[in-house]
Amino acid sequence: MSKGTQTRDMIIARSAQLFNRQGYFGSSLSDIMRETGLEKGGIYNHFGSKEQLALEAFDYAFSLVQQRVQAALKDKKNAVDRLLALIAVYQTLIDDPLVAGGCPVLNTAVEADDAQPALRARAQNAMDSLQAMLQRIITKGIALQEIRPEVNVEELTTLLIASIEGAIMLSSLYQDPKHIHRVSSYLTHYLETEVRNR
Amino acid sequence: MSKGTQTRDMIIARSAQLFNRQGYFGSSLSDIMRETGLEKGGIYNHFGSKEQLALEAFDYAFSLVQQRVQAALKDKKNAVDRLLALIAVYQTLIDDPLVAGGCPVLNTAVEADDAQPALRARAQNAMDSLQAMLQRIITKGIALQEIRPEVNVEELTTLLIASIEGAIMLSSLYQDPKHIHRVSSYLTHYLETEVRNR
Amino acid sequence: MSKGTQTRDMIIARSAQLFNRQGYFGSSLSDIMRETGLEKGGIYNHFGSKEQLALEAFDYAFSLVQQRVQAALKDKKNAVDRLLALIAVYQTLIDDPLVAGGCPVLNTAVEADDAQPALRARAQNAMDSLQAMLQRIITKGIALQEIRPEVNVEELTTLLIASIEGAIMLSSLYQDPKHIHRVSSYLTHYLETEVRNR
Amino acid sequence: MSKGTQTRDMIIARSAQLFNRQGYFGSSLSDIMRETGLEKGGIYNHFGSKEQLALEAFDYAFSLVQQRVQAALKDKKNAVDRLLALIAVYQTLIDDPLVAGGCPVLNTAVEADDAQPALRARAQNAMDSLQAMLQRIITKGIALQEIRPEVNVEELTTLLIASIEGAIMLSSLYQDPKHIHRVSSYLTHYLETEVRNR
DNA sequence: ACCTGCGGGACCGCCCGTTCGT
DNA sequence: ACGAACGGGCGGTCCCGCAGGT
Repeated sequence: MSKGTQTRDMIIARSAQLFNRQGYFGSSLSDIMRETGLEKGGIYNHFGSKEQLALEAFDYAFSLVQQRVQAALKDKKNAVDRLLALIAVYQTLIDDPLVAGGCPVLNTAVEADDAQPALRARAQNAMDSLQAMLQRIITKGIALQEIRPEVNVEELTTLLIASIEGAIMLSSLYQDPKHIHRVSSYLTHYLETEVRNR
Repeated sequence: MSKGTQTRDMIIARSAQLFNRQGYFGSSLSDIMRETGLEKGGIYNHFGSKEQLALEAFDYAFSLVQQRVQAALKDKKNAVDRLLALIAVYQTLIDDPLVAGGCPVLNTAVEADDAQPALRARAQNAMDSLQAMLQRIITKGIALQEIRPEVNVEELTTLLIASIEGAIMLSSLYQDPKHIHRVSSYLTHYLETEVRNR
Repeated sequence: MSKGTQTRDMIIARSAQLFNRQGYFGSSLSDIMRETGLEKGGIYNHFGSKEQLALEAFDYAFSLVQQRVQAALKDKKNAVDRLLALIAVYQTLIDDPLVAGGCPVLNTAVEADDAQPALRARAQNAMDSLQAMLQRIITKGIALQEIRPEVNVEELTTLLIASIEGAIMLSSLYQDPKHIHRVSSYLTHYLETEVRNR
Repeated sequence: MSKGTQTRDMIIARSAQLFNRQGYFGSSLSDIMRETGLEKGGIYNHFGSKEQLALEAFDYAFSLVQQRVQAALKDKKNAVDRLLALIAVYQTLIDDPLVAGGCPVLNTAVEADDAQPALRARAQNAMDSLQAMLQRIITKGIALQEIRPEVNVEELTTLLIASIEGAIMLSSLYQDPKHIHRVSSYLTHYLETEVRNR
């Protein structure tokens, strides 16, 4: 791996932390310079604009989450177990953060308004893939009779994502993991008693 | 009401819209000037800084939500009915927005990091009062045997807030109310079947 | 006249000198700040961009030349005398400069390439009005039999402008007025012997 | 010819086009990179600075003009015919450009102010050799009785250069060759009727 | 009492010309 | 000949104070 690529990756990794903590607007190039130890020219050798860097940093942050999810799902076969593992992963985003500042998708979704269409599209894509994964697990679980047939796939998908993301927001706001723990606890109980086919 | 107070209120109302749509960092004084039709001096007559204006604008935006909640709860006596009414109000934040841009508490909670302690404190206070209201309704509902005694007050409170705010985020991200509708539908069913005492 | 307008005019006057000496690209905002004694914010209160300032500065510089021309033509009735007066005025642009750096129209015409369409259009307009003035004088002179009927209006117009502007370029390049004096001398002799109707 | 020398010459040739079209300030190293297909390092291998490249590019551009002049004068013996040939060559700078963007000497003379002494000196040298050539032709023509003895050598030299350069400026400004054609037409007639000894 | 508009100055994102190790 | 890094300068915008006018 070349020196340049190493530097480039370092910039992305450090910036991703910054953007997730302070937001895209809230992070200046000076912040990025300080965090990376590079001068402006050194950064602009690798990225044509701050926005391009932001897009790549978001992709990187989301990919970190995805990797942790993949690892957690690897040895889980049962659909409900897979959902529980996914919930657990999101809980670790607070308890043992990959990227400080909460969930990158949530943060970006809230910050990216109509004036940041590229960033918003990135957040939508990330959310799309998250939703698709959940729907796949649930649908397959129904087919395999691991999940009760009367479960509404889309409603459950949305409930899981919404309640988890909302809980992450609460725990970030109060800097207290109890909110994500409570929601995790509720969802776990719900999945076991109302969703799992026994 | 004096001319000055009128102007001041107008600035707050217009800025609240701006801040909720574009965020605190994303809204410049020039934006506020354009939106209010005033010059910079005119704005700084009423507010010592952009931050002070932001704080008051947040309070205003949250008070609008609170008012709508109060109005919806006014003629509801039963605890579960009150919870359902509250859910319905938050649904209208998307369907019929008081302030464009989603939920001000959510937006502010996500944007306000450690570098914006004042704004963060405002968001926490708002969230505190929301939680307190829910806990009061639920606790009273249990006492009056409108709500089942085994319901965990804090868990239900957090679930309701988290799932609603998360759903608002989803609907804002996709500009599609279906997410808040799905969550609203789930929560309604849940409250009726698992929470309400029959 | 308000304070702001005074400042605005001062910026234009000082910038016009700068642009005429160093060109549009060659003059930075720092140069303008030094020359005007204002900070950037003070300058940008009056002009939305450096380009807008450049356009107004060019108009100002050209208007100074125009005024001197008008003053010189005021008491000249005969067409040839008017042409001679105009030549004399352009000679004074070197001997007693209104704006240091030669002829603003020449400078702008040479600097403004396809990438500066607005500036180029300004230079064309200025040149248009100069050509139109000359053609008017000559045409009227022919009609009044002050100028020989066989004179080719367009050719004489172009010759006068081209040779004067070219001579200004030479005198600027060498910082020596002899070139404009030589051309002035030639043109004077030519107008008296070949153009004036006797 | 070595690879390095080839590259070096290519850089000069491409840069000369660029500088003549956009000026020295108006052409950035990025422009030169794009035009040459080289990276910055590749350019700085051959030239110690942008200014040094500019000087060599100017010399190159002027040498192209000189070559065309030499070729046109080669088979002309009579002094007036030589002057006419020279006028024709400058006309072709517009009609059939060697280097897009007009006359390099004119462009450089106008752009190079006191802050660019080296470039200005180059332009002066070029103009010196042009003047010297004209004076040589005229003086020799007088001696050989091809040109009338009463012709003022310096005045004619300056007139020819000034009017031609001025006309090139006009034709460049309007992107219309008619101005150089008119002046060429005038000068031709003038040389035949007032200068040539019959 | 209220608002305007001017001016300040720090900072923004970005591009410049340059150097140097490979 | 490249490409990484530099560091300062670019044009431009930011938020803010203050004098002045109505």
